[in-house]
Amino acid sequence: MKVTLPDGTELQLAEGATGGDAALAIGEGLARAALAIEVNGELRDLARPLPDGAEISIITGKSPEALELVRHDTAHVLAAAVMELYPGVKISIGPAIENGFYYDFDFPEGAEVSDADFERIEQKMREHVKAKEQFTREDISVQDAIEKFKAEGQDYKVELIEDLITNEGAETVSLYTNGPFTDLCRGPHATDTGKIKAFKLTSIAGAYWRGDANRQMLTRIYGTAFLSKEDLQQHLELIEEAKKRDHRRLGKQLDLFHFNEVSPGSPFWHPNGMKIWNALHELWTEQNSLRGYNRVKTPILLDVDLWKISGHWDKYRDNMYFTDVEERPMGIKPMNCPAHIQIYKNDRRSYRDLPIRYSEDGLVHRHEPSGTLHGLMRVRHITQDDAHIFCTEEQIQDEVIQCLRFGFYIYEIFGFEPSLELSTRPEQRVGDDATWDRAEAALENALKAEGLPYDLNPGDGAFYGPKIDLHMKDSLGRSWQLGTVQLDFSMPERFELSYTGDDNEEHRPVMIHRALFGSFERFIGILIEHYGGEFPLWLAPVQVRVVPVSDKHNDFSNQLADRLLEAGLRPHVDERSESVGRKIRDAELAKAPLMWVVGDEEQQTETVAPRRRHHEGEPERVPIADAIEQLRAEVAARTRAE
RNA sequence: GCCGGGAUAGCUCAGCUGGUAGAGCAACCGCCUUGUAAGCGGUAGGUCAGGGGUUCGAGUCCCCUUCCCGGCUCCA
Repeated sequence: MKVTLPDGTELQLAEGATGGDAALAIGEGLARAALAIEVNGELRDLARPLPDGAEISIITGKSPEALELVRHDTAHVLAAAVMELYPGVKISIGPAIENGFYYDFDFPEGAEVSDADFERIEQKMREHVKAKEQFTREDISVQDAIEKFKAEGQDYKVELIEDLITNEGAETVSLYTNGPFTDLCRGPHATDTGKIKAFKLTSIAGAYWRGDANRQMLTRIYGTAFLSKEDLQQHLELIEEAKKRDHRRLGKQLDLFHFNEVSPGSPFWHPNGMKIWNALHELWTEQNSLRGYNRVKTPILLDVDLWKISGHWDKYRDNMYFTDVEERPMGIKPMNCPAHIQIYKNDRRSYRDLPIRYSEDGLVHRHEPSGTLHGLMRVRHITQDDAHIFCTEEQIQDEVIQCLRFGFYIYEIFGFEPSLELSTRPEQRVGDDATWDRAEAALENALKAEGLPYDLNPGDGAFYGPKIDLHMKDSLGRSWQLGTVQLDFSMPERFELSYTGDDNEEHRPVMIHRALFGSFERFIGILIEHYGGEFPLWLAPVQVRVVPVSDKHNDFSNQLADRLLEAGLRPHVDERSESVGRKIRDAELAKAPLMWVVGDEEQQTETVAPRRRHHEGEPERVPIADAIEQLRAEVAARTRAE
């Protein structure tokens, strides 16, 4: 028989030859480096026989698939070690994931496992790696497999196999054995555990079986693995660096905000943080008015009946805050839409008025479960850059496109490259299927018309309509939803909204819910991590640190600061009786974008020598007026880079 | 909300198997008057998250509560 190599050459092999034989036939070095093989585009074990005429490609450590393969191998080694150390443990699943792998265990009663146990687990794992245990595959009938795992008390495996039978009509399943450990597994695996060159257990956490909060809570052990010790080391250092960008850490360090037990999940914004907020708010005001949005302001407390009409009472009352006002039950708004609807309904509307676009920096409160709070990213006190567009069905696509373009305009300012998700009808929803069909199609058409790549998220829409979300990742790779464009045929129905058409008949408008920052809180959180605290001039809390050479230059420095203030800039004068070196250092640590060191020379010549953040050596001197004008221009342009 | 871990001075952290709390930085007070990343000396600062228990004795051991961290579930 023969097979074809990636470069098109053909290779003659004996009947029944395996991937390993093929690798050896090409070269001894390759055979040693080989981890697995791609056969007609499918990743397989080296030990499996090749079909005649197959197109093959040997997978080595250099292949992009290698890491995933070895991480999956390591997950099996972890399970092997845990089964030896904790007799009676039940195993469930253990896949490779981005940056590593995990394995979920159900530990026996009384076995308390924490990261303190990692060392002995890793020790055990190292024994298996050192032993270079072969991964061997065996295909057996589902009946035999069920019997085997039942006998071993591995209930989770039994359930997995039963699901394979019902969902895929499986008749056989594959088992992989390395050393004393056998697992139900699709494969493929590398030849042996010796291919794992570097690994580390990283964390431990609870995880529901099958991701279902109503089912058993398992113990998930996370780890990572690499093909060399250097790669592992580099990865760990990268994580350490990323932690330094954490907005919670920088928020404290730069004195932007703090969190307080007196109101969990609600940031206390400090003056420095508010400078950023204000700069952002200015952008928001400016662009919303340029784009035909009209700003409104609505109450935070609204009659409970309103939330019953909107459907929020039914779906979210456990996550809402309520209070009584003179015995009248009121709800604190978790969304602004029913309030904006009141403004729409306060007058008769004509088709000539549409689209009507209301915007509000609306403060909403949601009782987010305690375990989900996360710095500025997930708060209970949320300031949305909210907007609601009331329009005709014909106007939908154009309005959605305009929202998306507006979003990309904003994100471009920060150099954000968001990923897009289209989320469709959830199980628990309002409105009929025909309406959902139209709504989903409208959003999809808008995305396609704009040529935007997106991921589909079936079932993840809002209860009143489908949505397009803009996501960004934080410094540790966690994805957060920022902007959102949501289509809603339901609220107009529930609140009986109407407009008079050109036919003099009453028609139902459509609503678009839209936020681009998402919330000021989360957006600033992402901003902090994106810039690592080194904000561009237009966002920096302090834009110019004025550093007097000695105390006798304090007056002149304050005069300069006044001129900066008058120009609408944010200066700070360091009046301490410290050395220049010290004041420069502290300005650097405060991540100020600019420093002006001023002494006799500046005072006499009416010049300054603006020193950029991280600048080395002495900077150029320019006339004061020019320096200020240049800063004003840079702020006005919202220049991104230094 | 669930599982696991944590909480010591303003900040970052040390405090062995229980014997009455410590460093660096910051702060404050002096001196120095400084030219592009840390000048020198001194002073003060803590119901060891809160509550209960074990013990002659608890920062340290046990229980409860709150908050935080890492995941999971959720996220209008």
